Amino acid sequence: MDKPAKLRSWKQNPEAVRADILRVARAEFARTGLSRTRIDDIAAKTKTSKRMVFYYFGDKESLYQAVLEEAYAEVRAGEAELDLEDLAPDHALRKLVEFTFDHHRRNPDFIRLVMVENIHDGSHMRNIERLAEQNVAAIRVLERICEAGRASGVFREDISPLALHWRISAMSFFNVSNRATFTLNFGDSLFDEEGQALLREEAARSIVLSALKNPGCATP
Amino acid sequence: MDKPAKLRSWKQNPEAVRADILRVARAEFARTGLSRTRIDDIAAKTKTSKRMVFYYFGDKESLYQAVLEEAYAEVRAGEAELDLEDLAPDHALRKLVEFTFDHHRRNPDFIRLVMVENIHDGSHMRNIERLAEQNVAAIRVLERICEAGRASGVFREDISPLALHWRISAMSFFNVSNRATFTLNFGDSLFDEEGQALLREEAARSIVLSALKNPGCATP
DNA sequence: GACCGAATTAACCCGTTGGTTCATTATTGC
DNA sequence: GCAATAATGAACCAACGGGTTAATTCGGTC
Repeated sequence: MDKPAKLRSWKQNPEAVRADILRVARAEFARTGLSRTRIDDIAAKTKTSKRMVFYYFGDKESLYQAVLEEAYAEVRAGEAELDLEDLAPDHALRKLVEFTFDHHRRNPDFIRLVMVENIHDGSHMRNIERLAEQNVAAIRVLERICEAGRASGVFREDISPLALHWRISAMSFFNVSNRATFTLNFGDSLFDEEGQALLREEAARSIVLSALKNPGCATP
Repeated sequence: MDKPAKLRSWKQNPEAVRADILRVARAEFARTGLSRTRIDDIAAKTKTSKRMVFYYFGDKESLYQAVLEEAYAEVRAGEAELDLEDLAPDHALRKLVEFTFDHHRRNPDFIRLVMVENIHDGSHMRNIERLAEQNVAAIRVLERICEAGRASGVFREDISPLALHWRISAMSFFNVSNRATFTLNFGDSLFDEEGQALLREEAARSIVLSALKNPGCATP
């Protein structure tokens, strides 16, 4: 069994160095994308040197991929903490939308990494292992909600969990990803606390409404 | 008065050269972003030379900005062609969503330029003149629809045209911008013709529903 | 047909930056 | 304590790529 990293040495501490590099690299890649990010800049903000970056991660692309992978796992783990088990389907759906909206806002670096990755046509994400299985879990949650909603006669029969997820993601993601251009085009009134509360509420409301069989009855 | 460019010369033709560079540059910048795009690559795909790119546009960033500006104007002009004047408010809104959804799909290069620009925090867009006034027009359309909808008692009183626009944009934009990562995470079933038709329909339906005062009455 | 400025070409420059070399120090297993 | 190995530091390198220099051609004008 390994000793805890902290006790191994007061000077050499590979895991900590690795984690330190990853932490800095994530911030930098999120800030300036893959090609504009300089390894020298990353190294400078690290407790260690440029030499070590290559020593631990091989090359720039591998470092970027490690960052992407770690960020993905971390964010997905955060999502798993949401508990909707004992809520009525419409309330569960609403809570899921609100949580997703907030969760995206809380993780702008992750959003930016995904933006960068989309510019690259997902070419680095392609190599990440166990991606599909991680994401199936996200859909499972919605499937259960939809199932319960249909069973109780509240939701439409032809509702698609994947399409629902797509819409929830679209609004939550866009809210963070396109803030810059949206603000330049239309002002920043939607991005103060009041504006964000409005968008969050409208997003939740429209998603729940669209899932209901008889939208007039409930009061979402 | 200028002679038509075509007749001026068989060899020298500045306007055409300029337009040629812009055309190629737009495709390249959209494909690989600002920093990964090589001026040499642009030049190679042009009828002219690298030197000419700098001759006409000064430097790389100015070229990128010219591309962004032209693409923006072009896309906004395309939007202006939509005519919703003599439709009932709910039908007008539905048609607007469907049009926006299709319009984004038809202009993936523009979407990618906006993605790139958001990665850059909109720093190049900031210098584009007459941006605000161009975009106010987009909101005006929605404002008129909302106004008519409220007047006829079909729409909610507290509806926000800007928040509505935000949601329409979110779905239309995300559908193109995040296709790569969404596909890797959840498969491509939403991106064939059938899947896209579903998303388009659900987007329109949920937007219209959310605008209605009494969602149960109409059949959106 | 000489002249001018705009348009064009080929060759070059040089700072930036991802990645390396080589030597040195710390740690671990025996 | 002693090899073997892992971790680190300083200086270095080569190519990539944005931008330039300087010399040339073209088209219109008087």
